[in-house]
Amino acid sequence: MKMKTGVEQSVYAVLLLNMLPEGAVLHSEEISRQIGASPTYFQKLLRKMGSAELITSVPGTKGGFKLKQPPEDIRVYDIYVAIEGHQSLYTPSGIFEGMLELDDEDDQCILGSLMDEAEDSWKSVLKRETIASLAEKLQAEQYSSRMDVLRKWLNEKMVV
Amino acid sequence: MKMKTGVEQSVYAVLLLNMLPEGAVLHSEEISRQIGASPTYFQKLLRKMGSAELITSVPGTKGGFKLKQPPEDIRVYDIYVAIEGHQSLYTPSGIFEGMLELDDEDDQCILGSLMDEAEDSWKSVLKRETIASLAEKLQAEQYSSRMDVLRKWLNEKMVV
DNA sequence: GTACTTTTACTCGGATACCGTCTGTCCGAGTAATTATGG
DNA sequence: CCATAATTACTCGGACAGACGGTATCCGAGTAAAAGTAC
Repeated sequence: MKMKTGVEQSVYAVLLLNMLPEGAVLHSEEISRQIGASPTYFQKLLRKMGSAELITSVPGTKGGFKLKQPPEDIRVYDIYVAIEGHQSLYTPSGIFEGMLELDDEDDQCILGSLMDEAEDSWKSVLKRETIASLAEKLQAEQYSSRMDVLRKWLNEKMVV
Repeated sequence: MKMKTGVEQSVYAVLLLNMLPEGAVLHSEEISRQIGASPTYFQKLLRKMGSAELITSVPGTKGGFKLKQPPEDIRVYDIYVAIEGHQSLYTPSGIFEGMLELDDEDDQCILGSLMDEAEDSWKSVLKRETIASLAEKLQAEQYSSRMDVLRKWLNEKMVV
Protein backbone atom coordinates (compact mmCIF):
# COMPACT_ATOMS: atom_id res chain seq x y z
CA MET A 1 0.00 0.00 0.00
CA LYS A 2 2.01 2.86 -1.33
CA MET A 3 1.12 6.02 -3.18
CA LYS A 4 2.42 6.22 -6.74
CA THR A 5 5.47 8.40 -7.19
CA GLY A 6 3.63 9.84 -10.18
CA VAL A 7 1.34 11.74 -7.84
CA GLU A 8 4.20 13.60 -6.22
CA GLN A 9 5.79 14.30 -9.58
CA SER A 10 2.52 15.60 -10.94
CA VAL A 11 2.00 17.95 -8.03
CA TYR A 12 5.38 19.53 -8.59
CA ALA A 13 4.71 19.71 -12.32
CA VAL A 14 1.51 21.64 -11.71
CA LEU A 15 3.37 23.82 -9.25
CA LEU A 16 5.87 24.53 -12.00
CA LEU A 17 3.20 25.34 -14.58
CA ASN A 18 1.67 27.69 -12.05
CA MET A 19 4.76 29.88 -12.32
CA LEU A 20 4.18 30.43 -16.03
CA PRO A 21 2.95 33.87 -17.13
CA GLU A 22 -0.41 34.12 -18.85
CA GLY A 23 -0.43 32.50 -22.31
CA ALA A 24 2.92 30.76 -22.03
CA VAL A 25 3.40 27.00 -22.22
CA LEU A 26 6.20 24.57 -21.33
CA HIS A 27 7.45 21.54 -23.25
CA SER A 28 6.74 18.21 -21.60
CA GLU A 29 10.41 17.30 -21.88
CA GLU A 30 11.49 20.41 -19.99
CA ILE A 31 8.98 19.66 -17.28
CA SER A 32 10.09 16.07 -16.84
CA ARG A 33 13.72 17.13 -16.86
CA GLN A 34 13.08 19.61 -14.07
CA ILE A 35 11.09 17.04 -12.12
CA GLY A 36 13.67 14.36 -12.71
CA ALA A 37 11.30 11.86 -14.27
CA SER A 38 11.49 9.83 -17.46
CA PRO A 39 10.25 12.08 -20.27
CA THR A 40 8.16 9.56 -22.19
CA TYR A 41 6.39 8.20 -19.17
CA PHE A 42 5.78 11.52 -17.55
CA GLN A 43 4.07 12.67 -20.70
CA LYS A 44 1.40 10.09 -20.00
CA LEU A 45 0.85 11.57 -16.56
CA LEU A 46 0.55 15.02 -18.05
CA ARG A 47 -2.08 13.71 -20.44
CA LYS A 48 -3.96 12.19 -17.53
CA MET A 49 -4.09 15.60 -15.92
CA GLY A 50 -5.21 16.96 -19.26
CA SER A 51 -8.12 14.52 -19.30
CA ALA A 52 -8.97 15.65 -15.80
CA GLU A 53 -9.18 19.23 -17.07
CA LEU A 54 -6.48 20.38 -14.69
CA ILE A 55 -4.03 21.40 -17.41
CA THR A 56 -4.28 22.16 -21.12
CA SER A 57 -2.07 20.96 -23.92
CA VAL A 58 -1.12 22.91 -27.03
CA PRO A 59 -0.10 20.69 -29.96
CA GLY A 60 2.28 21.55 -32.75
CA THR A 61 5.44 23.59 -32.83
CA LYS A 62 5.68 25.94 -29.86
CA GLY A 63 3.31 23.57 -28.12
CA GLY A 64 3.40 22.45 -24.53
CA PHE A 65 1.37 22.48 -21.35
CA LYS A 66 -0.15 25.10 -19.10
CA LEU A 67 -2.74 25.31 -16.36
CA LYS A 68 -6.37 25.16 -17.34
CA GLN A 69 -7.78 26.27 -14.01
CA PRO A 70 -6.73 28.97 -11.58
CA PRO A 71 -4.42 27.61 -8.86
CA GLU A 72 -7.04 28.25 -6.21
CA ASP A 73 -9.32 25.69 -7.84
CA ILE A 74 -6.74 22.90 -8.21
CA ARG A 75 -6.64 20.79 -5.08
CA VAL A 76 -3.96 18.24 -4.32
CA TYR A 77 -6.82 15.79 -4.19
CA ASP A 78 -7.71 16.55 -7.81
CA ILE A 79 -4.20 15.66 -8.90
CA TYR A 80 -4.28 12.51 -6.83
CA VAL A 81 -7.50 11.38 -8.47
CA ALA A 82 -6.26 12.30 -11.93
CA ILE A 83 -3.23 10.03 -11.52
CA GLU A 84 -4.40 7.26 -9.23
CA GLY A 85 -8.03 7.11 -10.30
CA HIS A 86 -11.03 7.34 -8.05
CA GLN A 87 -11.09 3.80 -6.73
CA SER A 88 -11.20 3.42 -2.97
CA LEU A 89 -8.35 2.02 -0.92
CA TYR A 90 -10.46 -0.82 0.36
CA THR A 91 -13.08 -2.88 -1.41
CA PRO A 92 -14.82 -5.62 0.56
CA SER A 93 -14.06 -9.03 -0.90
CA GLY A 94 -17.15 -10.71 0.43
CA ILE A 95 -15.55 -12.52 3.35
CA PHE A 96 -18.15 -11.18 5.72
CA GLU A 97 -21.01 -12.40 3.54
CA GLY A 98 -19.25 -15.72 3.08
CA MET A 99 -18.74 -16.37 6.77
CA LEU A 100 -22.25 -15.42 7.76
CA GLU A 101 -23.79 -16.77 4.55
CA LEU A 102 -25.66 -13.57 3.95
CA ASP A 103 -27.33 -12.53 0.73
CA ASP A 104 -25.31 -10.00 -1.20
CA GLU A 105 -28.23 -7.62 -0.94
CA ASP A 106 -27.71 -7.19 2.78
CA ASP A 107 -25.87 -4.25 4.19
CA GLN A 108 -22.13 -4.06 3.72
CA CYS A 109 -19.56 -5.77 5.88
CA ILE A 110 -18.71 -4.30 9.24
CA LEU A 111 -15.29 -3.21 8.03
CA GLY A 112 -16.66 -1.21 5.14
CA SER A 113 -18.01 1.71 7.12
CA LEU A 114 -14.80 2.01 9.12
CA MET A 115 -12.60 1.94 6.06
CA ASP A 116 -14.79 4.41 4.24
CA GLU A 117 -14.56 6.80 7.14
CA ALA A 118 -10.80 6.42 7.31
CA GLU A 119 -10.47 7.07 3.61
CA ASP A 120 -12.73 10.10 3.73
CA SER A 121 -10.68 11.45 6.59
CA TRP A 122 -7.52 10.99 4.54
CA LYS A 123 -8.96 12.56 1.44
CA SER A 124 -10.30 15.56 3.33
CA VAL A 125 -6.76 16.63 4.13
CA LEU A 126 -5.81 16.40 0.47
CA LYS A 127 -8.86 18.39 -0.49
CA ARG A 128 -7.93 21.17 1.85
CA GLU A 129 -4.67 22.08 0.15
CA THR A 130 -4.61 23.75 -3.25
CA ILE A 131 -1.90 24.65 -5.71
CA ALA A 132 -2.31 28.24 -4.64
CA SER A 133 -1.75 27.45 -0.98
CA LEU A 134 1.24 25.31 -1.81
CA ALA A 135 2.72 28.02 -4.00
CA GLU A 136 2.31 30.43 -1.14
CA LYS A 137 4.55 28.27 1.01
CA LEU A 138 7.24 28.58 -1.63
CA GLN A 139 7.33 32.33 -1.06
CA ALA A 140 9.05 31.76 2.25
CA GLU A 141 12.30 33.58 2.88
CA GLN A 142 14.38 30.44 2.91
CA TYR A 143 13.52 29.60 -0.70
CA SER A 144 13.68 33.09 -2.21
CA SER A 145 17.10 32.85 -3.82
CA ARG A 146 16.49 29.38 -5.20
CA MET A 147 13.11 30.39 -6.53
CA ASP A 148 14.75 33.22 -8.44
CA VAL A 149 17.00 30.69 -10.13
CA LEU A 150 13.99 28.58 -10.96
CA ARG A 151 12.09 31.55 -12.36
CA LYS A 152 15.02 32.50 -14.53
CA TRP A 153 15.24 28.97 -15.87
CA LEU A 154 11.52 29.05 -16.60
CA ASN A 155 11.85 32.29 -18.54
CA GLU A 156 14.42 30.65 -20.77
CA LYS A 157 12.50 27.48 -21.40
CA MET A 158 8.93 28.67 -21.69
CA VAL A 159 7.40 29.21 -25.12
CA VAL A 160 5.57 32.33 -26.28
CA MET B 1 -2.76 2.48 -4.15
CA LYS B 2 -4.77 -0.34 -2.73
CA MET B 3 -4.87 -2.05 0.62
CA LYS B 4 -3.82 -5.68 0.61
CA THR B 5 -6.67 -8.15 0.77
CA GLY B 6 -4.65 -9.90 3.44
CA VAL B 7 -5.52 -7.16 5.90
CA GLU B 8 -9.22 -7.77 5.57
CA GLN B 9 -8.75 -11.52 5.80
CA SER B 10 -6.62 -11.13 8.90
CA VAL B 11 -9.19 -8.95 10.64
CA TYR B 12 -11.87 -11.56 10.13
CA ALA B 13 -9.48 -14.29 11.25
CA VAL B 14 -8.83 -12.46 14.51
CA LEU B 15 -12.55 -11.90 14.85
CA LEU B 16 -12.99 -15.64 14.49
CA LEU B 17 -10.31 -16.47 17.05
CA ASN B 18 -12.01 -14.06 19.40
CA MET B 19 -14.99 -16.41 19.51
CA LEU B 20 -12.88 -19.24 20.89
CA PRO B 21 -13.35 -20.18 24.56
CA GLU B 22 -10.41 -19.83 26.92
CA GLY B 23 -7.62 -22.30 26.17
CA ALA B 24 -8.93 -23.52 22.84
CA VAL B 25 -7.09 -23.16 19.54
CA LEU B 26 -8.03 -23.44 15.87
CA HIS B 27 -6.12 -25.05 13.00
CA SER B 28 -4.80 -22.65 10.41
CA GLU B 29 -6.46 -24.67 7.67
CA GLU B 30 -9.87 -24.35 9.30
CA ILE B 31 -9.38 -20.62 9.64
CA SER B 32 -8.40 -20.12 6.03
CA ARG B 33 -11.25 -22.32 4.87
CA GLN B 34 -13.74 -20.22 6.80
CA ILE B 35 -12.18 -17.02 5.49
CA GLY B 36 -12.02 -18.34 1.98
CA ALA B 37 -8.29 -17.82 1.51
CA SER B 38 -5.55 -20.09 0.26
CA PRO B 39 -4.42 -22.19 3.27
CA THR B 40 -0.67 -22.11 2.69
CA TYR B 41 -0.49 -18.42 2.05
CA PHE B 42 -2.81 -17.43 4.82
CA GLN B 43 -0.60 -19.30 7.25
CA LYS B 44 2.08 -16.75 6.48
CA LEU B 45 -0.28 -13.97 7.44
CA LEU B 46 -1.12 -15.74 10.66
CA ARG B 47 2.57 -15.98 11.44
CA LYS B 48 2.96 -12.28 10.79
CA MET B 49 0.31 -11.60 13.39
CA GLY B 50 2.13 -14.00 15.64
CA SER B 51 5.31 -11.96 15.29
CA ALA B 52 3.28 -8.88 16.11
CA GLU B 53 2.19 -10.54 19.36
CA LEU B 54 -1.45 -10.31 18.41
CA ILE B 55 -2.04 -14.05 18.32
CA THR B 56 -0.25 -17.10 19.69
CA SER B 57 0.56 -20.33 17.94
CA VAL B 58 0.65 -23.78 19.52
CA PRO B 59 2.84 -26.27 17.61
CA GLY B 60 2.42 -30.00 17.45
CA THR B 61 -0.66 -32.20 17.33
CA LYS B 62 -3.72 -30.41 18.61
CA GLY B 63 -1.93 -27.24 17.76
CA GLY B 64 -3.35 -24.10 16.21
CA PHE B 65 -3.84 -20.41 16.84
CA LYS B 66 -5.56 -18.30 19.45
CA LEU B 67 -5.56 -14.70 20.61
CA LYS B 68 -2.64 -13.51 22.66
CA GLN B 69 -4.18 -10.26 23.81
CA PRO B 70 -7.67 -9.40 25.04
CA PRO B 71 -9.89 -8.15 22.20
CA GLU B 72 -10.07 -4.70 23.76
CA ASP B 73 -6.34 -4.28 23.19
CA ILE B 74 -6.25 -5.40 19.56
CA ARG B 75 -6.91 -2.47 17.27
CA VAL B 76 -7.65 -2.77 13.57
CA TYR B 77 -4.58 -0.60 13.14
CA ASP B 78 -2.43 -3.23 14.83
CA ILE B 79 -3.55 -5.84 12.34
CA TYR B 80 -2.94 -3.45 9.49
CA VAL B 81 0.61 -2.82 10.62
CA ALA B 82 1.25 -6.51 11.23
CA ILE B 83 0.34 -7.34 7.64
CA GLU B 84 1.31 -4.24 5.68
CA GLY B 85 4.27 -3.15 7.73
CA HIS B 86 4.80 0.27 9.24
CA GLN B 87 6.00 2.15 6.19
CA SER B 88 4.17 5.34 5.35
CA LEU B 89 1.99 5.77 2.29
CA TYR B 90 4.16 8.58 0.98
CA THR B 91 7.90 8.96 1.02
CA PRO B 92 9.35 12.10 -0.56
CA SER B 93 11.51 11.19 -3.52
CA GLY B 94 13.63 14.30 -3.39
CA ILE B 95 11.98 16.19 -6.24
CA PHE B 96 11.60 19.25 -4.08
CA GLU B 97 15.26 19.28 -3.12
CA GLY B 98 16.20 18.63 -6.73
CA MET B 99 14.19 21.50 -8.15
CA LEU B 100 15.34 24.00 -5.60
CA GLU B 101 18.82 22.52 -5.32
CA LEU B 102 18.61 22.37 -1.57
CA ASP B 103 20.88 20.43 0.71
CA ASP B 104 19.32 17.23 1.97
CA GLU B 105 19.73 18.53 5.48
CA ASP B 106 17.10 21.17 4.96
CA ASP B 107 13.56 20.72 6.14
CA GLN B 108 11.37 18.29 4.26
CA CYS B 109 9.46 19.05 1.09
CA ILE B 110 6.26 21.02 1.28
CA LEU B 111 4.19 17.95 0.46
CA GLY B 112 5.59 15.94 3.32
CA SER B 113 3.75 17.65 6.14
CA LEU B 114 0.47 17.50 4.28
CA MET B 115 0.83 13.82 3.48
CA ASP B 116 1.88 13.01 7.01
CA GLU B 117 -1.17 14.74 8.36
CA ALA B 118 -3.42 12.92 5.92
CA GLU B 119 -1.92 9.59 6.87
CA ASP B 120 -2.21 10.27 10.58
CA SER B 121 -5.82 11.19 10.06
CA TRP B 122 -6.41 7.93 8.26
CA LYS B 123 -4.63 5.84 10.84
CA SER B 124 -6.46 7.47 13.73
CA VAL B 125 -9.70 5.98 12.48
CA LEU B 126 -8.16 2.53 12.34
CA LYS B 127 -6.75 2.98 15.82
CA ARG B 128 -10.16 3.80 17.20
CA GLU B 129 -11.76 0.48 16.38
CA THR B 130 -10.80 -2.69 18.26
CA ILE B 131 -11.65 -6.34 17.87
CA ALA B 132 -13.92 -6.00 20.87
CA SER B 133 -15.86 -3.14 19.33
CA LEU B 134 -16.15 -4.99 16.05
CA ALA B 135 -17.34 -8.14 17.78
CA GLU B 136 -19.95 -6.08 19.51
CA LYS B 137 -21.41 -5.10 16.17
CA LEU B 138 -21.80 -8.77 15.35
CA GLN B 139 -24.21 -9.12 18.26
CA ALA B 140 -26.83 -7.23 16.29
CA GLU B 141 -30.21 -8.87 15.88
CA GLN B 142 -29.83 -9.31 12.15
CA TYR B 143 -26.82 -11.60 12.56
CA SER B 144 -27.99 -13.66 15.55
CA SER B 145 -29.10 -16.78 13.70
CA ARG B 146 -26.08 -16.84 11.44
CA MET B 147 -23.76 -16.29 14.35
CA ASP B 148 -25.27 -19.32 16.05
CA VAL B 149 -24.38 -21.40 13.02
CA LEU B 150 -20.87 -20.01 13.11
CA ARG B 151 -20.51 -20.72 16.81
CA LYS B 152 -21.68 -24.28 16.31
CA TRP B 153 -19.15 -24.78 13.52
CA LEU B 154 -16.46 -23.37 15.78
CA ASN B 155 -17.32 -25.81 18.57
CA GLU B 156 -16.83 -28.68 16.15
CA LYS B 157 -13.55 -27.48 14.74
CA MET B 158 -11.79 -26.06 17.75
CA VAL B 159 -9.21 -28.13 19.57
CA VAL B 160 -9.12 -28.74 23.31
C1' DG C 1 4.78 39.80 -52.14
C1' DT C 2 1.33 36.35 -51.77
C1' DA C 3 -0.41 31.64 -51.89
C1' DC C 4 0.83 27.08 -51.49
C1' DT C 5 3.73 23.16 -50.11
C1' DT C 6 7.20 21.05 -47.27
C1' DT C 7 9.59 20.64 -43.14
C1' DT C 8 9.90 20.76 -38.30
C1' DA C 9 8.59 20.12 -33.54
C1' DC C 10 5.44 19.36 -30.61
C1' DT C 11 1.21 16.35 -28.45
C1' DC C 12 -1.78 12.04 -28.69
C1' DG C 13 -2.83 7.27 -27.95
C1' DG C 14 -1.75 2.58 -28.28
C1' DA C 15 1.44 -1.53 -28.06
C1' DT C 16 4.95 -3.45 -25.62
C1' DA C 17 8.61 -4.70 -22.23
C1' DC C 18 10.60 -4.44 -17.51
C1' DC C 19 10.42 -4.93 -12.81
C1' DG C 20 8.94 -5.01 -8.03
C1' DT C 21 5.32 -6.63 -5.04
C1' DC C 22 1.51 -9.39 -3.63
C1' DT C 23 -0.27 -13.86 -3.95
C1' DG C 24 0.24 -18.71 -3.89
C1' DT C 25 2.76 -23.26 -3.55
C1' DC C 26 6.13 -26.41 -1.87
C1' DC C 27 9.58 -28.31 1.02
C1' DG C 28 12.51 -29.60 5.07
C1' DA C 29 12.77 -28.73 9.99
C1' DG C 30 10.87 -28.20 14.69
C1' DT C 31 7.41 -29.50 18.20
C1' DA C 32 4.12 -32.04 20.86
C1' DA C 33 0.46 -35.43 21.36
C1' DT C 34 -0.69 -39.98 20.15
C1' DT C 35 0.37 -44.60 19.21
C1' DA C 36 3.36 -48.54 19.09
C1' DT C 37 6.87 -51.31 21.13
C1' DG C 38 9.73 -53.71 24.65
C1' DG C 39 10.59 -55.03 29.18
C1' DC D 1 1.83 -51.70 33.62
C1' DC D 2 5.45 -48.51 32.61
C1' DA D 3 9.15 -46.43 29.97
C1' DT D 4 10.81 -45.57 25.56
C1' DA D 5 10.59 -45.21 20.55
C1' DA D 6 7.99 -44.36 16.35
C1' DT D 7 4.26 -42.18 14.20
C1' DT D 8 1.20 -38.47 13.39
C1' DA D 9 -0.31 -33.76 12.86
C1' DC D 10 0.42 -29.53 13.53
C1' DT D 11 3.51 -24.86 13.08
C1' DC D 12 7.86 -22.51 11.30
C1' DG D 13 10.64 -20.30 7.91
C1' DG D 14 12.71 -20.13 3.64
C1' DA D 15 12.83 -20.83 -1.47
C1' DC D 16 10.44 -20.30 -5.48
C1' DA D 17 6.74 -19.64 -9.29
C1' DG D 18 2.83 -16.87 -11.09
C1' DA D 19 -0.08 -12.68 -11.57
C1' DC D 20 -0.65 -8.04 -11.50
C1' DG D 21 0.19 -3.15 -11.68
C1' DG D 22 3.37 0.82 -11.98
C1' DT D 23 7.14 2.33 -14.58
C1' DA D 24 9.40 3.04 -18.86
C1' DT D 25 10.19 3.01 -23.99
C1' DC D 26 8.89 3.20 -28.74
C1' DC D 27 6.04 4.01 -32.69
C1' DG D 28 2.69 5.98 -36.06
C1' DA D 29 -0.74 9.61 -36.28
C1' DG D 30 -2.45 14.32 -35.58
C1' DT D 31 -1.54 19.31 -35.27
C1' DA D 32 0.34 23.83 -35.86
C1' DA D 33 4.16 26.94 -36.58
C1' DA D 34 8.04 27.85 -39.40
C1' DA D 35 10.58 27.47 -43.61
C1' DG D 36 10.79 26.80 -48.36
C1' DT D 37 8.80 27.26 -53.13
C1' DA D 38 6.21 28.95 -57.15
C1' DC D 39 4.02 32.53 -59.48
